[in-house]
Amino acid sequence: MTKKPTLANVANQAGVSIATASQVLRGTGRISDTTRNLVKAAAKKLNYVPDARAASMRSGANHEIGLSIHKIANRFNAEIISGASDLLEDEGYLLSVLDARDDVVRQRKQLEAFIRSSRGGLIWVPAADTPESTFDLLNTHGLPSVTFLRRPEFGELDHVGIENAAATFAATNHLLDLGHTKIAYLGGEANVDVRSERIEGCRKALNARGIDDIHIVDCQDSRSAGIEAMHNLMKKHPEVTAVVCNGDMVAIGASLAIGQVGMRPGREISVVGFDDTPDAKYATYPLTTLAVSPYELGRKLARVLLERMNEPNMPPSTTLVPAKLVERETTGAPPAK
Amino acid sequence: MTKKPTLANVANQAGVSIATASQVLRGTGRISDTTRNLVKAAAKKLNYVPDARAASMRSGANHEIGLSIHKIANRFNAEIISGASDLLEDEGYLLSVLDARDDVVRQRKQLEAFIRSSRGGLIWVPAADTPESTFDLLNTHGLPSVTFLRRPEFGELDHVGIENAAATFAATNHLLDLGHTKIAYLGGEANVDVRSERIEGCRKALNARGIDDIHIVDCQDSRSAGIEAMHNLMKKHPEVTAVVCNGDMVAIGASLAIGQVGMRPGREISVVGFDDTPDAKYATYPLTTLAVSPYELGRKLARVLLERMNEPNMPPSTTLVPAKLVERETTGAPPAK
DNA sequence: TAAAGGTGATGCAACGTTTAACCAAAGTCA
DNA sequence: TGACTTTGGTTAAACGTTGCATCACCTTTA
Repeated sequence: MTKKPTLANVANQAGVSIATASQVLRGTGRISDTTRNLVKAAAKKLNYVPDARAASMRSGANHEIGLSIHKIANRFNAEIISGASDLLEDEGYLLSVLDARDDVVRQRKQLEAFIRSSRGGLIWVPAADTPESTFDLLNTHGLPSVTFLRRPEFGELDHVGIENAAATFAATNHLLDLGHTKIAYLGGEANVDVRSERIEGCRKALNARGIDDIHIVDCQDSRSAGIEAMHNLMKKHPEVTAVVCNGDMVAIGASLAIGQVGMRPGREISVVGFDDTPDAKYATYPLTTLAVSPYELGRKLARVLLERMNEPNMPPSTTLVPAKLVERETTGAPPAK
Repeated sequence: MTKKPTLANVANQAGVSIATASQVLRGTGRISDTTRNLVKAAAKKLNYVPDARAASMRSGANHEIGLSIHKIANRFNAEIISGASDLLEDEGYLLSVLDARDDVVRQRKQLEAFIRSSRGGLIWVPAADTPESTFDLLNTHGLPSVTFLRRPEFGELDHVGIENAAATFAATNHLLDLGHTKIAYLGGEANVDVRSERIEGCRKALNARGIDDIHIVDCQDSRSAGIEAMHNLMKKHPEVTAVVCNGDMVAIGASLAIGQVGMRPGREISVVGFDDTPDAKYATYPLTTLAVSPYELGRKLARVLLERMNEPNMPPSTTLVPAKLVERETTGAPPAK
């Protein structure tokens, strides 16, 4: 529990000026081998670690990147974080993560904290119903930032997302090809555009076959919420034979609910998930789902942010990564009438 | 993309000195109502956010707390983080999270980054085989820190953990009471003392009944690793009728493996997990497991850290929270011989 | 009327870096 | 020899806060 050693201490110990010590440690300027060694030895001896706050204030650069995400306890999101973190680390940055738990005011506080500490850049997924003022905040302070998954409603920010509509379009066609006509969309919250895009994909596929009927059910992204929502759906709309879900957890929950009433997913009722989390494969009923590589998504995110940091005045870009259908056991032909 | 507004700008706008602006915004000193309002208006108008780096350098306090954990994609850990984060937030702190992915050198870098930015405090679970030098680092820089889950091998740090031995002792007794005698321990890595303590608990229970035979199998904390390890175990030691697992994921994997060879967990072979993650309840075979409240664990962690920050010279403390057995369907009497 | 006390605001140094500007000494070259 | 470059290093000014010491002014009181 000593006091933190400072650059002045190192310089003192080595018998040189502070500036010289700084140059040695940063590898800049012209320094003779002898003094270089002197300083390095002193630094090691004192266990010197530079103060990032001071360095970043003076230099104007900050090698810490902030990330605020709506949910941390989720394999998919965790993989995204790993991908982004790995790439950023290679470039000498550090990614620190905040769990917004889909709470607008919590996230607002988090973003303010990032601004206060002048993070080098920001990666975030806007919580549902994020007000315009939050986007303004970011613009006012000129912090390079990239959103992902949920497209920002206001402001001009870089964005990385998933080809949502194309994915659910494919999934719905798969169901139509199998012979389903009564299809429901399960999960997600109103006003989240990821979900709107996905529903749009379903609609487009249905319309192309002359169907314009689709039931939409809100529910949270968890297994238990999925179970409950599916039970309700089966009670109120027994005619539905296939559901497209907003996420794997909901889909797994829905499958379980189907099982609980003595039917089997993929036989009486088909289920499609989204994300292909590791859970999907090992669920009680192995899940047909839309797979995207979260790790690669994370890396892309990091790359977009770094570009933005290098080139603050580029026009905002939008990058979409594809999702592809992987068929497992929860989809099949509907029962013959 | 403007330039970040500074306190000087606010003072200027309000027509007062920098010192006055600072006092108003921090609520210190004696200020007349008129100037107070003037300054506040100016701050709001400019969208002013103070620079935490400068503030923290000058004041010596830092309201950002760092957390480094071996795995983020895990409901149990995520709940711990939520608990700690909530309590710290109430006290005006912010918790930023780093995923160490159980890599000693990655974690070392992360801790150094925390030191560089002089975080107000540190919560971390040491990666397996953390060398003494890492603990030294923390001591040299006098950063208040608390470890959890894995007890530090060196150094004198506060610690919050689980009553591991008592928990597995109870679980093993449960299995013994059901009539099992050939018991294996599945999961975890050597040199992680959480695991050693848990194995010790099993041993103690076995020894008390005159048994000193227990198979120990290493494997990572994931479903797929659990599946593989269990298949191997059944092949090499078909006499085993019960396994105690190092975590729920391994236990769920083990249950699946048992199912895959045509047996049923809780009938031919019993399985006990650890943690009681939400998955445990909804697994294909609802899991008997040892439950601890991760959210409460997180809160306790935060409290311990705050105490340490207030009272840097207290002797290091150790706090243990209990785990209790919840019986579901994966345990039962062994098949009659 | 002079000393004392209260109020509200300000000036200045400091926190630990980085970096541009500068400089002394030594080497190079015509 | 004198001018010019190179080498190796130092000085000092920032970066945006905070908090101590100070001060001008006004009111009270002996």
